[in-house]
Amino acid sequence: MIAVPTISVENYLKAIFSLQKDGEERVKTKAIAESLDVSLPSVSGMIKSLADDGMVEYEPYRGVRLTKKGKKTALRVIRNHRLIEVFLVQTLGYSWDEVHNEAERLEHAVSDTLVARIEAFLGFPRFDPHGDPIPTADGELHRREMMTLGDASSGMHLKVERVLDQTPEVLQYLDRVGLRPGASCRVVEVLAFDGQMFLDIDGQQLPISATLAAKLLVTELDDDSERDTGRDDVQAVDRS
Amino acid sequence: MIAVPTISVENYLKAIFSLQKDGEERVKTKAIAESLDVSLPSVSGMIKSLADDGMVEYEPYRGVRLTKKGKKTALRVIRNHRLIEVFLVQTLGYSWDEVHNEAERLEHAVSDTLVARIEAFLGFPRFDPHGDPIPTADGELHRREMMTLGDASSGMHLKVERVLDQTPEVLQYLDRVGLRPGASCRVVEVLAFDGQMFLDIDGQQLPISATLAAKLLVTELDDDSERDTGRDDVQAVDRS
DNA sequence: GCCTTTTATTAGTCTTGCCTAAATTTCTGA
DNA sequence: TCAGAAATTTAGGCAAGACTAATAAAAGGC
Repeated sequence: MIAVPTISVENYLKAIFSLQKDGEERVKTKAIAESLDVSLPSVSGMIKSLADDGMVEYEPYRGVRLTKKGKKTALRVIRNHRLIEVFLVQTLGYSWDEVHNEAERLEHAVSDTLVARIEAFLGFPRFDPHGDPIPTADGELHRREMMTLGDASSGMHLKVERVLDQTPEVLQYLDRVGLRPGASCRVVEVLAFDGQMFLDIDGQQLPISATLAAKLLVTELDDDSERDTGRDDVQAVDRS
Repeated sequence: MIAVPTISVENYLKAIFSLQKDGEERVKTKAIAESLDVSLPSVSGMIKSLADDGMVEYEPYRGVRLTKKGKKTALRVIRNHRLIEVFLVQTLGYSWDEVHNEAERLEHAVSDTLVARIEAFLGFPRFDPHGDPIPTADGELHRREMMTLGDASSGMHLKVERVLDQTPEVLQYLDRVGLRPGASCRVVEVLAFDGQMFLDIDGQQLPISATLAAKLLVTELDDDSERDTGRDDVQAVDRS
């Protein structure tokens, strides 16, 4: 009897994976509960069963860490999610603010075979519509160090690489003002007391709150030349 | 709180729908149990909860009948299933014996919006790869009267319209001998004592058991002319 | 028409995954 | 250091959907 992970289990593993911070060893129960909008006891209970299945290492009151097996499962689900998002945008004409919920359900229903065929059909994209990297079939996730827009300072010439937010309102706004992965901009000014920023994007002046700036990952461009950063396979959403 | 049907509920409704025979008023508990490979008490229990939800009319010991609401839900799931099958074959290059299990999981995970977009993307197909008709978004299922191959007699010139079997072995065999929806053949001989048939298909002589013949739905062709039966939108699987 | 077989239901249990309330451990700040 | 706050776990329930065993109803054979 090979036990296939349930939808619930897959969602817990996915949440734990994305809640891992670079510096921190373990993920807290509370963070998982908030991320999945379930109660703390629900998380405690699930953690125990994940530990029994060898998906996480768990020391009571100290948080959890994914095992190799748990990480592999989490990455499979994330891979499914991101490839489905690319498919929906690229093939079926979804806009990038519509795909998250759809992918959230489909990611648990697709077979490895189907995802591999979708991946080939799409030409092996490396990033999803939000700029998130797509794990490979054997669980490799290529991550690059990037700063947030909030960390940038006046005068910097930047390229938007990734958006760390899936809410339709935020995505629609970013799309409207042109801050999609692949877009470039320049920091005109940063207000020291509240982090409010002013960008120049395609000649337009644009105010950006510190909150929003924290959700945009960017890289610095050399002077005015647009360096190739290997992001040309990201297809911007065209809804003109 | 709007309650979305669970996967289990959707599968029960789908099973009940497909078990309805033309003549018979109600579907038997036993038939549902066998179809879904669950125990009889499981069916009894689920039937009660379906009746509470207004999905079926139920009189103990007499079987069930779908209500309008139940039928609508069943047709939505069947529509999802069949459009997904066409998509997998047409767009991703699946063969018709591979699609059933994949569609069986996806049918519960797709939104109405997604299915509508897939339908448009495929050019509004009317039949799935097995020749099964695809219900419309508003729950219309266009069904035509057809005979089974087993009911045909010697000399008849026939067109294969639909295959009532989803097992890979059967489908692979039918594909190999060319008995796909859209194919035409002639009945050479029928053995009275066991129903064994001999077909002429593209000049080849082919024996077909009565069991297999019962699974093929056919229409009669006038003489040697291939009449248009509106089935030209069925795309045969090409795996040469 | 009765008796056996088949079909269906009821009764009671199990597992999963959620909940609230209560108890416990850890953290934090004076 | 130690009290209160915050985080976590334990205890105990609930609902869905499956199961087996036992009971009841319907159908078929003589």
